[in-house]
Amino acid sequence: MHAHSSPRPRTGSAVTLEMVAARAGVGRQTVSNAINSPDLLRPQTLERVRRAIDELGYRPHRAAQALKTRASRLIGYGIRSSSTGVPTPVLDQFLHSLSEAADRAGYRVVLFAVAPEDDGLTGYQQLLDEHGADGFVLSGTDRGDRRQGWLHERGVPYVAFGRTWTGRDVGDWVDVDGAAGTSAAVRHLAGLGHRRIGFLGWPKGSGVGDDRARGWQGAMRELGLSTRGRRMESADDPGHATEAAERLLATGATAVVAASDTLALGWYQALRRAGRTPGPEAAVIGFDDSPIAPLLFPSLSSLAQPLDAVGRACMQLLLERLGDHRRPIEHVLLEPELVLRESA
Amino acid sequence: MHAHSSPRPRTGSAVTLEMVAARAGVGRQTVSNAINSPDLLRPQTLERVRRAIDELGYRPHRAAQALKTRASRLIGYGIRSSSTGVPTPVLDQFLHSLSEAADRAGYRVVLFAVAPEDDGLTGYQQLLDEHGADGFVLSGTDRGDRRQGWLHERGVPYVAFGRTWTGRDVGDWVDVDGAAGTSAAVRHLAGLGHRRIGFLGWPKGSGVGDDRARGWQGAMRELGLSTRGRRMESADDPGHATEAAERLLATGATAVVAASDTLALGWYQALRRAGRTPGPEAAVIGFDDSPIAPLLFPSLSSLAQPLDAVGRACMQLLLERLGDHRRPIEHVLLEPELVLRESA
DNA sequence: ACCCCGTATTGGAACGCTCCAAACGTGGCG
DNA sequence: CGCCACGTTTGGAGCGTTCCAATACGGGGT
Repeated sequence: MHAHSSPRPRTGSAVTLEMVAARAGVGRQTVSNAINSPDLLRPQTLERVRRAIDELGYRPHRAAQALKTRASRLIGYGIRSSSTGVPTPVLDQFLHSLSEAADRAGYRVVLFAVAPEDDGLTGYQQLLDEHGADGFVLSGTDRGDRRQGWLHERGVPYVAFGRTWTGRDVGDWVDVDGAAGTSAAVRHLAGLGHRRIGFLGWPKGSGVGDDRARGWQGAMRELGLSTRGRRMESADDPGHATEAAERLLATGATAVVAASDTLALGWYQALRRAGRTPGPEAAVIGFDDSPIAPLLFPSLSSLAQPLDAVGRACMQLLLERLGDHRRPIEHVLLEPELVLRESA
Repeated sequence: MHAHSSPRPRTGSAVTLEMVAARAGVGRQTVSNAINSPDLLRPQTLERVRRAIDELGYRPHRAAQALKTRASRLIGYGIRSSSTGVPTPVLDQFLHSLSEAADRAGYRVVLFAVAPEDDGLTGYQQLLDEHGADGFVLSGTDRGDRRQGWLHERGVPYVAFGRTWTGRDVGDWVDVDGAAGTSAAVRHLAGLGHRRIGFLGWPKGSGVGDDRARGWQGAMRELGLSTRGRRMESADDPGHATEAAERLLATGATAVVAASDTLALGWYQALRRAGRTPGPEAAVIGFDDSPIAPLLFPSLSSLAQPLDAVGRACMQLLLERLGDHRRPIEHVLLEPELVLRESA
């Protein structure tokens, strides 16, 4: 006998523990236990409570939980202004995988804007005070970044996407192994028969850039190839990159590994000026696999950062630390993937 | 006489209303009023309470507020998986400006992952139930999008970035005026002396694409220029775009407005095959001003979506609706900015 | 001097949840 | 037969805030 009343869970209403308890004919706390410590209940009771929960479409109210337990199940992410020139690393995919991993664990990612001039510490403070954020995910961590130390002092769990390159790391991080990437690129080019493989990088001093240069250099050495005069530096813009690429071309390089897709574009342009075009005779592999890579003529081979995996790993590390504040610091280094297209 | 105790606000601690009240020598509620209805207090009392708040670094605990007032000051944003081919529109800048605007108003943006197959309605439901989200920001709204209707039925405030193109709009939205953009592009090209200005667009049927086509057509008509045979359609990938561009070139077009930067790239490639290069004789203006635009040779003029303004407008509309659920539906249409570079 | 009223301020109660200590069987054991 | 122990279940208390009704305080009118 189907009643007229809708069988599906009532939506949007505020179903409370008490209502579920009444429906299941048990006490308030029993329902709470059914959710948080099911093993405390007699199987029969558990079943009854579970049915009531489903029928009413009950979902615990996080604010009430947070108030009592002092755990908000909120993870903060300070989103920097990208209008300061350099666009933040391909943020959306990272944020998506971060969110997804968080959701699966019953957490949520909360954004807050961080002004570029400000260290953004006040933003972190605010989220901590007002929402009682359980932890933070950082990205775009520089050498001089004060955030790590600040959070560490206060015993706030966090995980960084990116190393600090300061040697002494005070917290967990996940990063992409740039050296492994450029190293793989060199080996691939060598396998194609190239011997004079150059490197187009940023000026020394940036952790990320130096790391990528190191991978190139290491692989060249292992293969017994000379690196002398094969490394050129340039700021990350097409103009400078073109000049640097021309210098590299002048040394007789037949292939190049670039620290970024933008720099790789310099190689394209240098070749064009010389009436040539990227390909088997003048190969190039970029870094980051930005959206432009497949659009170029010829399309650009590039090292893709495994942003999905990075997001998942960040969240996993963070959740583990939330579970145990004094577990040993952990690092995760993920290898970029060499996406082969026409340019190499 | 400076005591040894630090003068700066204690950080990370849990300062409560009660503590502030004790410090200021007033009742609990008076402190609450000092924050929420300052005009109720005697100026002198207000001043005293304010000092206490500053000294202790007090910040209201949102979870407690939410529990009592049923307003979480949380705005949900369902972030879709971008791995489904089409990358979501330049998300990071939008999210940043959204966050910033929200923060300024005392709100925060909460992310949740939306699986591509799923309509993501469960995600919205969850955030509503568990966190009592006050409203939502949607983006990537399609014609068949069920989210608007779903939210509307439940009386949940929301604002969409993007029109539904279904004629009957049930809620607020903010969008970029594609027609105004392409129209401005045409006028600019005409000002440069071009008469045979083509349009490189997507197949008819997509709201966004048709809108951009309409702008081109309208401006052409106003200028007394013929559009016959000047409109070519292509999927949004370089291969197809090149073919379409070649057809356009064959009609004798000297300039083209493209519905996307990817399509504009087709023009580059078509010219290259003909041994030519974009410029005064073969101008092109793209759409979206993607990061590739300044990197191309020659650099690509393009219509930039004012994402900062869009984010701000979204939040403003949403906040206004939060303030008054039954205010009339409002739409905001923002003009893209023509960013001129070498290609036109 | 007294009462009344508006302004300023106050503490109890409640939001929905979990911690805690206590209550409730129920069966084994002395 | 009574008592204790253990496995389950229960309601009170309180997290920090705001709503609400009540109180305290003055100052004017009578």
